[in-house]
Amino acid sequence: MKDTRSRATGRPTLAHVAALAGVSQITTSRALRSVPTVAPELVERVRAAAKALSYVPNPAARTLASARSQSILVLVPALSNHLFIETLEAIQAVFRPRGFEMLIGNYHYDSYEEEELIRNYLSHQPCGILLTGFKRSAVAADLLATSGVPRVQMMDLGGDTASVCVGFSQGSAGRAVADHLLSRGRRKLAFVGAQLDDRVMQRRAGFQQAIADAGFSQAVDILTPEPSSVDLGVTLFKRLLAECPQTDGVFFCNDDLAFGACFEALRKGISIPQRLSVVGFNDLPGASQMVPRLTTVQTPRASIGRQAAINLLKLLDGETLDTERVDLGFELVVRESS
Amino acid sequence: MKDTRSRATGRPTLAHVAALAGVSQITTSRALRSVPTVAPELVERVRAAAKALSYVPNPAARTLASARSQSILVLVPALSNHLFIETLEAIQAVFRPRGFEMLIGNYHYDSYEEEELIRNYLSHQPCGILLTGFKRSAVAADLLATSGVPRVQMMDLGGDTASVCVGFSQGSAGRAVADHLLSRGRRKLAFVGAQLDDRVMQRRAGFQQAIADAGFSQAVDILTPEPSSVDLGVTLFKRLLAECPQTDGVFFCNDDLAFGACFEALRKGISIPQRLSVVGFNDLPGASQMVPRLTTVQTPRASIGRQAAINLLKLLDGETLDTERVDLGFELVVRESS
DNA sequence: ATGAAAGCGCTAACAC
DNA sequence: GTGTTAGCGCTTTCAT
Repeated sequence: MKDTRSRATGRPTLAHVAALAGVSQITTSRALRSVPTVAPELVERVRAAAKALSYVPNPAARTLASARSQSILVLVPALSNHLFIETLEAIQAVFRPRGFEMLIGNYHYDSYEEEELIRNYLSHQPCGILLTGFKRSAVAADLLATSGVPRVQMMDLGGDTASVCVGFSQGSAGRAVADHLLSRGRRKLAFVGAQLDDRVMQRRAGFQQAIADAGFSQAVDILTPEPSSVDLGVTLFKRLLAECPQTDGVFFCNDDLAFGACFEALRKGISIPQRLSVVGFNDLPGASQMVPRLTTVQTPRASIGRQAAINLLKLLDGETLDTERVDLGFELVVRESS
Repeated sequence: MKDTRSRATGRPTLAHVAALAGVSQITTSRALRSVPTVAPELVERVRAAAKALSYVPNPAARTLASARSQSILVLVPALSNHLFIETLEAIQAVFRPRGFEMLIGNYHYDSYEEEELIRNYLSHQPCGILLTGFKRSAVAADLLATSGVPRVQMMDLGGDTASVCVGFSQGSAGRAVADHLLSRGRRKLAFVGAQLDDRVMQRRAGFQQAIADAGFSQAVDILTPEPSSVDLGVTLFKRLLAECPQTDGVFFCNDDLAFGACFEALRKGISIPQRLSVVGFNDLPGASQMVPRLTTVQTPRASIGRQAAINLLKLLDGETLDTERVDLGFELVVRESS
C-alpha cells in the first residue's frame, strides 16, 4: 500500500507522479505542461505515471504559484439573445480543447454590473479577456487596462480603444442588403428603422449608398425612435403600405420589425416573395420556421467568436497584434417556411 | 511609501491588511469571512483596513488552503434553450450576492461530454453542484458520488438517486391542462404528442386522468414517435381536423407542435379562441408575440433554479435534506398576440 | 477570543 | 536538460 494521494484532497499530487516516474517534481511539472526543454523519454515516463495515477492538476495551486489562471473571462451583455449564445459556443470550441476554462460574465446591458463583474473576475487572474463592444464605464476601462491581461473586443469595430477588435461593419451589412435587393430586380426600395441608434443609422447609410452607387434612389424611409418590437413591425409595415404601396423591397433594420411585417403580410394574404422582398437584420428565433421567405442578414456570431478566440490565443502566445481590426462581414441567409 | 502590495500579483494581501489593522493574519482572515468568534471591534478595524487598501481576496490561495473553492458547478444540457437560460439566471440571483461564482457546464445533451465536464470541473473543487435531470453515465454518477460535493438535481423528480431534487411533476402538468380546458367548457378534448418519451407519456396520463375524474372521456389521441417540430405540428393539426373535426380543445405535448398548429389555423382562418382551445407545453420563444391566444403550460424554470439554489445553500450550511423532493408545480400562461 | 506555525500543490528563479 | 530552493496567499491545526 503506497501513499499516492494527498491527505487534504484525496487526490494524487505532482509529488506522487514525480516519485512514480523517478524524476523531480519540476521536471514532472514541465513535462505535463509540454515545456519543450524536457527530454522526450522523460516526458513519456511522466505521462505514463500521471496516467497510472489518474493524476489531475490542481488549478488553484497552479494559479497561486504562477499568478495566472487558465481561465478566459468572457463578458456578454445578455444570455437571452441567441446571438451571444452562439458566440459563446464558438469561443468555447476554441478554448476547451486547449485546456482553458471559460468564465462567463453576463452584465445584463448594465455598465455598473459590468464593472462589478470585471472587478470580481479579475481576482481570479484570468489569462485573457473577451469583451463585447466598446461602451463601458471609465472605471471598467481602467480596471481592464491596469490589469494588463490581454483582451480582444468583439462585435464592434468602431470606437477609439487601441486594441484588437473582431466584428463587422454595419455599413457594409446595409450595402449588402441593397445589392441583394437590386440584384433581384427590386427598384422601389424602402428602409424601415426603429430605435435609430448609431448602428441602425450606419446600416441605413450603407443601404442608401449602395442604392445611389447603382444609379437609383431610395423610395422611402420609415423611421421612428421607438424601440424595436414585433408589434411595431406591424405598425410600420402598415404605414409603409399606406405611404408607398408600390414598394417592392424593404430592409427592416431589426429582426422583430421584419417579423411583425411578415406576419401582418401573411394575415392579409400578401405574397411576400412575389410582391415584396423583405430583409431583416438578424434572425428572430423561430422566425425562419414560421414566415414564408424572410431574407435575413445575420451577424456572423460564430465567426466572430472563433476569430476573437484565435486572436486572443495569439496574444497569449506573445504575438503582437496591436490595434488589429478584423471585419468578418456578414451572412445573407434566405429562410423558407415549411 | 509603505509596501502594501504583493510583489507577485501587485495586489495587497491579507498580510498587508493585517499589518494595517494591527492584528494577526488569521484574525484578519476570520474577520473577513465573518467567522463569529472575532470581537466586533476587531472586525470593524479589519474591514476598514481592507477597504482602505481595496483588498480583494485571492480565490486561488483560498481554494488551495481550504481544499474548497467558492464556485458552484451548474450542469445544463443546452444553452440554446431559453428554459435553461432562465434557470441559470435564477440560480445566479441566489449565489452571486453571497459571493459564490458559477461554473457553467453545457454538455449539449451528450453524456460523454457531461462526464468530461464533471471530471474537469471537479478538479476546481466546487463547493456545490447543481445538475439537470437524472440520466447520466454510470461513470459520471460515480465521479459525483465519490467527490462528496453536495448536489441538487433540477427539473426531474423521478429517478432512483437518493438525493435532493427540485422540479415538477409531468403528470400534474397534464392534469392542469385538462382542468383548464374543462373549466372553459371544452368537452371534445384531444391530445397530440410526438417523440413519445417518458415525459410526454406522463403528461398524457395526467391529462387523461383528469378528464376521467371529471366524468368525461378523451375524444382522440394523435400520436407519433417522430421528433417534435413546427412542421410536424402543422401535419398533426391537419390530421386532427380530418379525423376529429368536432374537437374543441387540444393539448399539444410540445411548444413547437402547438405553434405549428396555431400557425396553420391562422393560415386557414380558423379562429382558435372561438372554435378551439390550444394548449402547448412550454413557450417557443417569440410564439406569444405571433400567434393569437396560445395557452401555454410553462416549466417553472425560475422557481426551480431559485429553489434548487436555496436547497444547495442549506446543504452547504450543513443541514440534512436527505432525499428531499420539491415539486414546484407549473404555470398556466395565457399569451395573446398584438 | 486570538495567535504562531505549518502547510495546501504547484511553478519561478536560479543553480548546476 | 534537470534539480534545488523558495515562495505564491491563504487557512488549518493547535496552542494560549
